[in-house]
Amino acid sequence: MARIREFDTEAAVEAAMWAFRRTGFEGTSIQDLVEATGVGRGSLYAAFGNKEGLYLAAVDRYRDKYALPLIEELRYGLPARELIHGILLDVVDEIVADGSRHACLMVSAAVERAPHDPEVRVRIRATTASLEDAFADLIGEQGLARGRDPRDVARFLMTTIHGMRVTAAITPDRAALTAIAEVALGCLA
Amino acid sequence: MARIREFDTEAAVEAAMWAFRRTGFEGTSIQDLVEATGVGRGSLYAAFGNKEGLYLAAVDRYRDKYALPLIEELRYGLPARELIHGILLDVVDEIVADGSRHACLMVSAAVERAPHDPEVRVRIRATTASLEDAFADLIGEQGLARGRDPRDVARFLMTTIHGMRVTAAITPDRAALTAIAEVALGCLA
DNA sequence: CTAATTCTGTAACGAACAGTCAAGAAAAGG
DNA sequence: CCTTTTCTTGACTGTTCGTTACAGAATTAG
Repeated sequence: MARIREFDTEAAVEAAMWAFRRTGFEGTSIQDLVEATGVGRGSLYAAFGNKEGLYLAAVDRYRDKYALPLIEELRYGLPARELIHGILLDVVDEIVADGSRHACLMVSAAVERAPHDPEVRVRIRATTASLEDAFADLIGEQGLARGRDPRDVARFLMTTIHGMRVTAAITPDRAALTAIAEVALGCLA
Repeated sequence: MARIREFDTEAAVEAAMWAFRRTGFEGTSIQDLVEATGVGRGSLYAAFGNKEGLYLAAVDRYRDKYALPLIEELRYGLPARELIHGILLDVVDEIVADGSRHACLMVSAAVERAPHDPEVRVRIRATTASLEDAFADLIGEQGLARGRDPRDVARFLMTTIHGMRVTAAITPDRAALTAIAEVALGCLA
């Protein structure tokens, strides 16, 4: 019935995601996004409404790509302590492999945008809550909470992961991050 | 010999500090800073050179006002476990009392500016390292490390504090933050 | 008082900002 | 073929950005 869209929406959001992660919401201009995605200004506005719309799409994509698989992994992995250990080390790997000092988009969005944008806030909150649920279920089922509320331990783990992202923005050192993960794991039974 | 400066430099930096904490580096315009400090554009540039100069002054002030006293407290407080417990709860108090969802300037600077500005990086790194030193000394002296390297435990504590700031940006809930602090404290002997 | 110096306030700079719009190009229905 | 619909392109909007320049006010030295 009409002309088909030339650019790949997914690919554009992916590119925008990296741009926002690198320079934040305020620090990324529409021109930057045009260059990063290879999509014209007009098309960008037609597809996403405005800068915030594209940002929200990027945050959603980050959730789908990184958080949801993690939740799945937590749901079916049974040796819980080893699983959580592996997840923390994976975070370290990801940070070190990436090389750039930029925090993940979740942390960046939480710090920069969540206080100002309710849409961002509700998304970050939902993703964090889902991850906490997954951690809490696993910890509760296998009695790793040492008498504490599994939800509190789950929150603690999420805080540790967030904190490691911040620490990595300052010094992305593998040994230090690994040691931090090991100490945190000591809080589990 | 010449006209004396009319505005209070300290007060101006203090005001700029709050502005930067609220809206970040990129999100705070010179006009915002003029309004926040009550100092004219020209005077601001004469005193601090440019936007980055004022930002660095704000980061320095944050360090002097919040990090240095903490380091002093760690140096002379002997019941280490209770001291650290109190410090973590103080962080919670500060976050909750503040009410605003904004992360502290250290975390904000680490996430937003440290990857792009070497001057910011070196400052945040130095402050974090000093705090780690203070924690590590205390933990080492009093054998709270449970056989681990006291430095690793200190790094872990810093990461926990950073993480709590991020968590607070999403949900500044006293009960949740307190519980997180308690779990983290479980890593000490 | 005058001269020298340094601050303050404001106007102005070019560049970059987010967002709009109209005209052309491409696809599908008839 | 032509019409209709939608996407793309690029120029353009007015505004705001960080920074500079300059005139005038305030202070001190001589």
